[in-house]
Amino acid sequence: MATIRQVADIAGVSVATVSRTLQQPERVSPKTRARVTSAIEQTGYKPNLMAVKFRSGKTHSLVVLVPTIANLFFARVINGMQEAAAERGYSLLLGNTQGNPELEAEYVKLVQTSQADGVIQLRAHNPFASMNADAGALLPMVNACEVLESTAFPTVTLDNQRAAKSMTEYLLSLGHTRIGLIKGPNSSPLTQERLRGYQQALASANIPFDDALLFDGDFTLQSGFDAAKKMLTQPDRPTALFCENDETAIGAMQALKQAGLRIPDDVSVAGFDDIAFSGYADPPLTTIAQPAEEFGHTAVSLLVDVLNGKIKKAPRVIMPHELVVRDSTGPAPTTCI
Amino acid sequence: MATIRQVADIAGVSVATVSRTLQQPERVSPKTRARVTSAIEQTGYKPNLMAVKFRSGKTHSLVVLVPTIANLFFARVINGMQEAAAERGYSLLLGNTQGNPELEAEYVKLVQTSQADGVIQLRAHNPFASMNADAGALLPMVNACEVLESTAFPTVTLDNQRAAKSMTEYLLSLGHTRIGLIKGPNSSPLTQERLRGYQQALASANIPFDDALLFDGDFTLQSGFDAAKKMLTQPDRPTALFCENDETAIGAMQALKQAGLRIPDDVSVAGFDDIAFSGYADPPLTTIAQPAEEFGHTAVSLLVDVLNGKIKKAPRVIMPHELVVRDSTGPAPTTCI
DNA sequence: ACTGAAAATGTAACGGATTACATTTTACAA
DNA sequence: TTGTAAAATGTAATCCGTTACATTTTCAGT
Repeated sequence: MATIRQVADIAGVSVATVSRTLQQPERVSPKTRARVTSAIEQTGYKPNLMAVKFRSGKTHSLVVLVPTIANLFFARVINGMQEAAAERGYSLLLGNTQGNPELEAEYVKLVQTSQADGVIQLRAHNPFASMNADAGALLPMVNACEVLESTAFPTVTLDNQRAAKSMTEYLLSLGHTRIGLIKGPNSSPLTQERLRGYQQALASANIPFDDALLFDGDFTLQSGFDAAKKMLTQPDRPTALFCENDETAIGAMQALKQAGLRIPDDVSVAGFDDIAFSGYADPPLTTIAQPAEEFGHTAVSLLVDVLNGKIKKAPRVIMPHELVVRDSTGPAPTTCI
Repeated sequence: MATIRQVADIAGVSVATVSRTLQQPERVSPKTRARVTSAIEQTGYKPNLMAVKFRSGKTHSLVVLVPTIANLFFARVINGMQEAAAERGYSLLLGNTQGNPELEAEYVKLVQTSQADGVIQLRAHNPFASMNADAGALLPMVNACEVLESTAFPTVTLDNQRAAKSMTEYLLSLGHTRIGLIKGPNSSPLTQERLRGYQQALASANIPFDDALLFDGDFTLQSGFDAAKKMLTQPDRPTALFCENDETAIGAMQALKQAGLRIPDDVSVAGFDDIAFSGYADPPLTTIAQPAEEFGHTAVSLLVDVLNGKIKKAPRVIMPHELVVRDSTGPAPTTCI
């Protein structure tokens, strides 16, 4: 690969002139500029951006910490980040953490070792275990999607509590009074927020909270399937099932259908996220739509602002959500089965 | 951030000693080593890896060109790459190309500008348009999943033709003679290979090929839905539908069910990829399973070998596939509807 | 205590691009 | 033609860690 020096030699100028031809062409006379340009073409010279980055101290790379990209909601968010990053001249370094704090720390180290400018966290598994207390405070990081109450970082999130509340209210409005909830992993703040929304809605409707209606899940299809199976073995089975994400809901529907139940006639099922598959589920899934790509855009935009020192206080951006009613929810059956 | 020189000053040694303490501790006396280590801790010194990479000329980053990560098969492949890359000390730079050759070229440029060591392409959209002819031949690149016959790059792929053939044979063995095929994008070599396998199986069974049975798709849920709708308007409708990926199949099933058809009683549907959702579709989808994570592992492993000069000839690794029979396929109906 | 080899440590060049500052060239006015 | 400011170009320092080579220290053997 040609270097700036070779180009300079061929053009018969100094390296400074070559650099200026590229950076501020108006500062170079047209004649020289032509010679340099020709030399650049001749050699196929491309500036070694490692050198540029090294010298400038800016890598223009952002680390994205994500538990797994085999999750369609995250995939959409990352697509959004990708777009926004590309627009701003940044690349994305993908850090699949599998929820493993050690791997997380490994990726955070990329920033500490000047290999990346900042970090975006998609799931706040345990953000503080992953970094030295001292470095933590200064780390250029934003939290997206899942947010610990305590973080001092800019965040972009949903009002998960309100969203879960409105879904629960919707189910209540259909006449359901026993509403099962399939949770996400308990370690996730998001799970707690959605649970709180669910409880709030029940409380407002004066329906006592029954924790026999709570089922553990981990946002996977399988866990939804398992949770629904478990639910079916219980006496006084719920007439509606609110799942904290769509994968879980789709897994649950499968288990319910296998058991011979009709959706929504016998049981209503609702999800959260509105992934593409939800519209093609059988029946199409009622869910909460989130602007996933926008999450990505906003997160990148916030982080870049932090990097450019445009942000003093850590803002908290709340993205809008929308209740998408499809066919998986319906009026509560008049007689309990 | 502390530099090696600051550490050296604090420890009262030269920068070389600090470097050696980190790289080859046995070459430094225990006493000095202790002083240096303490200075490192004191300052929280971490080597600036941009400097290291710049000097070594190795970035230990790999670019992954992927049309979209919102595709579960790709997501699994990328997860696999991630693992393999991490094991070998590499990071992944995600390049979402949206099938856009310009964006593709943009990412390939990362290698040409020494920001990445190599490229893995997941969809051979048009690999040669994206790079200068001269640079192309030397580019450290591997092709995964989709492969142009002509490439001179190491590849890891499936025998798509054989896989499609065996799926078609399986459908034939169920008594289907009119088998529809929902294709992927025509630009994709993979589409052609699978089509060829389909044709081959028909030919072996002495069934004339009818291109009214071919439907265009683009690997999305929506395109499967649309293709199936279109199919339904045709006279002499097929009794089986082979879709070139699972998303398409799931979309198609939705359209068929909406039209009142029962699967597999009225129409059999088969997919390709075996994404997680396929097992939870209604009915669970018959498909071809691919070792997605292994694709990722192998691709990274090949690329790293190329980078280390361990590979002379471009190998072509064929991964195994498996016919997964579930409930979406069954015997051909005796009377056509 | 002295020699010599081995061990420990230091010095400085290097990688490629940028840029402050220095120098040369150009162009125009007097 | 000369002087001068502006424009063009060049020189060399800089970013930070690595490492070949140079120098100093240590220590066993005598």
